[in-house]
Amino acid sequence: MNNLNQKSIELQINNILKQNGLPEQEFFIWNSLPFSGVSGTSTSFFQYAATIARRYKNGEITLPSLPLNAQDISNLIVENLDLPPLYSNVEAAKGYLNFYYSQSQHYQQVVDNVLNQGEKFGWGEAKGERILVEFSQPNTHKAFHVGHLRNVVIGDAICNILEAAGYDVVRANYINDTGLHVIKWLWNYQKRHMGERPGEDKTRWMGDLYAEANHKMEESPEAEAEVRALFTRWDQRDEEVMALWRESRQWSLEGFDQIYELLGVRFDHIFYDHELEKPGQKLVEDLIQKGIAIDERPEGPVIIRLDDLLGLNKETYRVLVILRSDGTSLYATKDLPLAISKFEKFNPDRSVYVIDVRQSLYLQQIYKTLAVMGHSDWAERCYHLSYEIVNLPGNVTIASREGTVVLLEDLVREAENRALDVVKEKNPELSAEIMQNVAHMVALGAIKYPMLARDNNKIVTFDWKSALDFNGQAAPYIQYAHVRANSILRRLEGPLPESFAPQYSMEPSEVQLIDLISRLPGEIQRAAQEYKPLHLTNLAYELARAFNDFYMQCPVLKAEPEVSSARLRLVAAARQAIANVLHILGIAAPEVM
RNA sequence: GCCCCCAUAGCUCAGUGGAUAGAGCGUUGCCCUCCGGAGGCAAAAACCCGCGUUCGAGUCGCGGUGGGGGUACCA
Repeated sequence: MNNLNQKSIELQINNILKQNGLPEQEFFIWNSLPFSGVSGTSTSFFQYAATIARRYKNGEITLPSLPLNAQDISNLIVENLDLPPLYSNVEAAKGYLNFYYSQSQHYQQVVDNVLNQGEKFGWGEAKGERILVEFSQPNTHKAFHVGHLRNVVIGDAICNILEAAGYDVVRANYINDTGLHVIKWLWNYQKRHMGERPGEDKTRWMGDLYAEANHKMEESPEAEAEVRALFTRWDQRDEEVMALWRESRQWSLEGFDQIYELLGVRFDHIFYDHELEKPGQKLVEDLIQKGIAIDERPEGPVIIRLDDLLGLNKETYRVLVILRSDGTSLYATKDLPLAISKFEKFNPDRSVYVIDVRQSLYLQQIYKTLAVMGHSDWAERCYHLSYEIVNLPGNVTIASREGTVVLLEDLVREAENRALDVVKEKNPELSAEIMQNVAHMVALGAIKYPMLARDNNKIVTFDWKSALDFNGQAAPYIQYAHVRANSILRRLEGPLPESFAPQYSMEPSEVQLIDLISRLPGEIQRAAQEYKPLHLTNLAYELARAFNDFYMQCPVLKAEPEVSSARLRLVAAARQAIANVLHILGIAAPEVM
């Protein structure tokens, strides 16, 4: 919408330049005006002026009259420009051309657009491109802690963002239900817990037994041999081991379902480790046959010397181990068939891996191996969406082996208790059921927001105090703005006023709010392009702040009829924009709180 | 050794090569006869160092310093 107006201005500017014997500007960069309380669009003339000056100096052009600086050229434009109706004013200041919107036109354009599009306001046109996003990747037989949470929260938000931006998204999970960690768990269960079953909180119990397994292994020297032996029985599909594996695996899967439901996350397809183990081992044989992999068994493992294969002298991709010397499988054994399977099943234009930064080299090795195998087209479509880990205060790494974990269940329970206390205090007349509901929405928002509101490559430090602090720059603040907007609209009797162009002079806080609402579609595209939910947490917070400011300064229901009608529509648009951006971030927008 | 990431206010973080570097927490002082105070207003307070590229650098490049991570049979 604004692009059309900008294009028409660009045309005019170039016409004026041409008429004055000046070269045309090839491209324009438009930005929002950086002044608060006004809205408009602005383009810099420094770039252009500098180019002109350089070409003049080089004798490429002759200038019609001298001296001619950025300010002179800007003035020339301002004097000769025929402003489109959306704008009320244009000025040349400090090398910029600033176009101010006509408040009433801009208001109407933005607000009507939001209210017409409703829940789809901000959504982009379908791009006809499919993106598969793999995220979460939990290990069965292990705990689920706040470190894992960041992956799920980022992955889910990225899927929503890509969808909103216009992509066709496949949400994929990859559950690691085999491997050494599982065998350790089975070993411990057989030795110490045979016949026991998990309670209500299945994942915690599985994690406790896993941590215990690690401790016991450190204590007893014969344990490692026993675990090895068990792994071999597993590999030979020993029926007793398999039966126990199937049962215990199911406990973990049910626990994960509880967690995903709690978080409001869904998947379109789940890949399982065990389905890929045998194909992986077969693929390894294949790679040995083709001379890509080197079989060092039994003394060593099966490896791929990537740098040698690629003819690189400097160590870059190093060596990838794809099978243990005893023939049992590694991550890489299964990640290769997994990568292939994704393309065969879904043929995505992009295959995204949401995995923490520590696996960067490993993933580059996997992608390169795909290329070496002759699938360079697939390799090029793979993308590692890397993010930094969640640490505990003092830069302590969360480790499920050590048991230095903050479990998701504990975090959610604490946050819900805290939120419930606040709801009871703030809004005692709500029913118990609604209170519980609100507490849940607030708690989860508060937990998710900090995981999204810092850049992907920044370490998040988890501490209880700030996790349970609902004040300030946090999800509850944004949710509260939504509730306030909602409570105004609830008092409205009858339908929302019809669209119109208000003639009163708007307050700066109104103009600011309109401006921020209008940015949502662009920020969704940017967040999708850069894989950064951060852009949307920023906008969500700014929207909430602008709304609270507006709420403070501008009476809605008690204002003059024209003003009141205009503000009611603006409140409805703000509520919609806040709800939409929260929804994309995977955070609920409560009606009351 | 080689590779990657980080460094902005006391703390936690924003900051499309562009106009006066913004928030939250904490500190200090204010604002409910007013649509919900989980709110608002105000004050003090910052770009690790050096050299470059550029009309213009917190942002880009190179070199330091400090911290974190990765680097053949963990995941």
